[in-house]
Amino acid sequence: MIDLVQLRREPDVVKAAMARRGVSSGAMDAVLALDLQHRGLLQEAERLRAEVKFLSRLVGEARREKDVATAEQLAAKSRVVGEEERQATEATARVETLLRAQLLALPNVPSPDAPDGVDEKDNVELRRWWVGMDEGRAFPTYEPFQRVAHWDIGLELGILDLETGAKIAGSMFPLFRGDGARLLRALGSYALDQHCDAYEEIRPPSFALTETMMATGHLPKSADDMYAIERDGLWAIPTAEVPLTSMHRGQILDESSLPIRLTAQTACFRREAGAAGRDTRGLLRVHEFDKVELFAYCTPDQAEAAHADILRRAERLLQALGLTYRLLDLCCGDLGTSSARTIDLDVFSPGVDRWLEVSSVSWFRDFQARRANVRYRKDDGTTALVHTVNGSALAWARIWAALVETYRHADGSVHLPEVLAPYMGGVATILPRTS
RNA sequence: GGAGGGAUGACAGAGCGGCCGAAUGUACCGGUCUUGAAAACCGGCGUGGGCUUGCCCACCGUGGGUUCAAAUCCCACUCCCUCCGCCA
Repeated sequence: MIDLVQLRREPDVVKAAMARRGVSSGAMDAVLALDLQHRGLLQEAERLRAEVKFLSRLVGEARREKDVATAEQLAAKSRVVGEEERQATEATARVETLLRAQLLALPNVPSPDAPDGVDEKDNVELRRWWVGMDEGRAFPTYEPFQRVAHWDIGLELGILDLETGAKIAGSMFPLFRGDGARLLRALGSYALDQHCDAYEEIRPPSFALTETMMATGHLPKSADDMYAIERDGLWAIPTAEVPLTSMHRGQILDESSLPIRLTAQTACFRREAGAAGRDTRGLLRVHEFDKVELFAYCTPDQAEAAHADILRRAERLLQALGLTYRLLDLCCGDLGTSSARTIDLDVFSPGVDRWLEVSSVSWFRDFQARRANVRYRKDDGTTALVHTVNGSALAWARIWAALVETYRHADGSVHLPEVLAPYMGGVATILPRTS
């Protein structure tokens, strides 16, 4: 949620910034008009309520002095004022509901650093990395045997069974098996072990209440993108960001406890409504995938460093896995609802010959904290909203795809990166199944 | 799923229609005393909102209701504890 007080104070500044992400000033004018109306009604309602309280006190005093006539007279008057008060309060609540709904629908104000642009075509590539780049080696040329799509490799090696996944839960629910399943487990364990030096490991619930989804900004906007369990009022989480943001919801944190850094691996569920058809083969886009998330609650001063640390850790993992990747600075038009600034990491997957998004490292400023009401107490005793930052490190389904394609050899086997060896129980190469 | 008990400030815990944003204790902050500390004593000590910055309003698990007036009475729900049932 954006800062209403700021919008009130400097509407032109906020409108200009929001225009960069394609939000018309009309939406904000509507909010400002409702705000003005709301405050007018609120004053009236509070004035009436104060009067009721005052009269009620007098009723009590009259009763105590056994002055029944005066008490009755005052009570009657209070009844009349009370009726006015009830109507004024109802009117105030109606406007407040409208105001809040419009405010919740507004996306975050983009950071001045975020590049201009209207969609993904305008994202700015910051840099690329590949094995040997530092020694001056050119961008890799991939061999013909690496130009095989992961769904074919998966079938050939018996490590990815999309057909059976579809039989169980429908298409885009992958089923990994054998060393393929183990590889997935290895990736998650390796990453968590890398992060737990500075980030507390969390295993949160996979489902969340509506208010939890509101806190991150996934609701009300993205209801169609998520799985809902209506009977129980629950939503399947699309990312660990959801539960982690609500861990300290409604709390006032000690400044000395910040930054609070958390990491969690969870299943992530996405309906991907409207995405059927293109770009959905194999593991390119799936309804359920595992992902390790890095998250931090911090002061505004700490946010930049916290954001940079998450980005650094995601990059370090990609480098350790020896995968080619690029960094994209998302333009204002392509920014997620809640984000002020986002850097995407795309891994290059040679078999499908395309860049796959495997991480999104975002800085939300106080947008989520305002929704989730997470504050911290400063030295001078005052409170302020925290900043939240998070990023994936990493989303494993697509990493899995890029890995088996990148590390496929001429004989069809897949040689795994060294760092995974301790997690693969000695399996360094995945061979075609003979049995 | 069934029966019973509970939810009040950082914590413990009183209040059970009006003078209650809330006693008391602990913790915390400031002061007096002291060479210093402890003890003792004194003072302070929740969050948010509105505007005429001094006042007003809201919040005692959540939502509704009764009443001139609700932390207090009534209803529903949520969560926690105990017991039974079921179950990894």
